[in-house]
Amino acid sequence: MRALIESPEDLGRFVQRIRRDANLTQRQLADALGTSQRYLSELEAGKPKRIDQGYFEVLRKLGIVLAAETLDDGWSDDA
Amino acid sequence: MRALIESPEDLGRFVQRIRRDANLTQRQLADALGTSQRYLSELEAGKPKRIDQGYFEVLRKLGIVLAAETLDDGWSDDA
DNA sequence: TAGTCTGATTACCGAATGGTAGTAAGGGAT
DNA sequence: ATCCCTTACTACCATTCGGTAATCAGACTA
Repeated sequence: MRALIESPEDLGRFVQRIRRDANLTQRQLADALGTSQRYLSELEAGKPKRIDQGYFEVLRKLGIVLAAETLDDGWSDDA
Repeated sequence: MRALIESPEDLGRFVQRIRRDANLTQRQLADALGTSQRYLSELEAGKPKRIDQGYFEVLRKLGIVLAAETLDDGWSDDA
């Protein structure tokens, strides 16, 4: 599964889909990840989160990997 | 250009590389993006940032796109 | 040497996040 | 209707982020 992430909402929807596919409740997943049900609720809703080590822990444990790619139309200088 | 992002540091290095390839200083880029030089310094250093709309604005203006992918070895239950 | 530029870091402070704990809304089943 | 599960939401409060502005260390040049 793959999806472009262009907003907090995009990532939230992605996480929610993974969780539901795994048949887990927010509380179950929160406990397993060592976070809170509120955190997952807000994350899935697209509320701004801190991108720290724990954030990537959540993604990693869900089997989600983030990849950054250049569109080659941004600040390509080489004037 | 593409790189897996597994930590704040990974993303910081990626952004820094884009900026340097564009021959821009932190201050120049910060002004262009409407943020602060301190913000870029910390972002590139891998300090935890808020992942909000402005965060994706920075990435977008840099021509960076984030993609989420499943590794199919996380919580895939579908017993 | 002094001057300049870049990036990292600091203090101050307003704003936002995140934890716990509790609660309310909504749905499903008996 | 009542119970139960799930999720969204709240209050309280400690922690942390982000802006401005200033400063410091390092590199490089004349």
